[in-house]
Amino acid sequence: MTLLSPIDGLVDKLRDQGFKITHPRYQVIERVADRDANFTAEELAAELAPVGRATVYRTIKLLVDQGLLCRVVLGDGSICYRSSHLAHHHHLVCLSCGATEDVHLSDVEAVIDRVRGATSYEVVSHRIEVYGFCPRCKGFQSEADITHLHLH
Amino acid sequence: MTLLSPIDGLVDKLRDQGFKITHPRYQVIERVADRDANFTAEELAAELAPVGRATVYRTIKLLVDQGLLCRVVLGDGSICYRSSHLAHHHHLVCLSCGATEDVHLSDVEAVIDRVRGATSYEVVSHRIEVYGFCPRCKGFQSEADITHLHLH
DNA sequence: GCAAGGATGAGACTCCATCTCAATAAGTTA
DNA sequence: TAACTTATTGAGATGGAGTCTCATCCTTGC
Repeated sequence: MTLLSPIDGLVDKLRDQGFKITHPRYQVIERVADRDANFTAEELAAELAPVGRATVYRTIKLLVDQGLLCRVVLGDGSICYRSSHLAHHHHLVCLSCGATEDVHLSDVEAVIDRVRGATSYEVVSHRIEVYGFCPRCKGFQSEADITHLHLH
Repeated sequence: MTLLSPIDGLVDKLRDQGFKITHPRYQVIERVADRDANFTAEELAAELAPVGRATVYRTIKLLVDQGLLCRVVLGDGSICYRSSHLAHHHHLVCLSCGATEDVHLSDVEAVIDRVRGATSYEVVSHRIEVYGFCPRCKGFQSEADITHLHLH
């Protein structure tokens, strides 16, 4: 609060874009900026209880649009968020507990470029989620959990 | 109906696994098997009107579990389905009209293998969606559409 | 055929997210 | 500092997607 925190950067960036920094908005940013685990919109709304749900959802969307948060698609298709470190990266997602980690797939760009050359689509982006079991969940998964994973 | 259609293979496969081939179930399979475009669960339920919504959803899940359909995550996070050709592949998704195409990213496996070696996770699967604009939508997208694409 | 048990379907329900709109507060200007 | 403009808020309604319940029905194996 006294010295420059990473939050200040975000706040300034938003203000520069003409967004007002209201109390509720600030609270959301504060909660989200320093967080290393992922979280759902609903969790965040519950934590910030006095702040309206609609506002939490709106602010999350704002932060995603600004690239300060990124959406993660879990194995079951549900959505959660992670604070983004802005560099392009992808996610490693635990199928059991839902934990996430960032992963840098350095060679992927080359692969995507090859798609760009081979298709009539104008390729602008991509999303990659790598699924597995985190160190703590490894060894606990049942066969059944794995059999219906056709994440083509 | 008379000669062996691709549907028969699917039906047999399901029957072998102990699933009953009921009329509603057969209708869903029929509608889904020969389709080359993607579709949402709700669309399918509407088309097969007399078949109950719950049954359509249940059957879709069954077919996904069996690897006969695959889920596609569109740019906005919504879900649709495509008939799977069983070989592992990924999707090219139009951000404008939502059209999809299969794409085979042959080198991706090597990249994922590198993740496998570098992480403490037990990697079992991955999902890749490549986003862009299809030939028909190319040139129509506004800048605004592209600016909030942070699909890390 | 018949019996057994999986499958169906109408409708209620849950969950997530967005919308509405009157009230509020941030930032700006004087 | 006060007034003003306009974006933002929040309670609650609404929408959409998917699941659940449970009595009834139908496939399948015998």
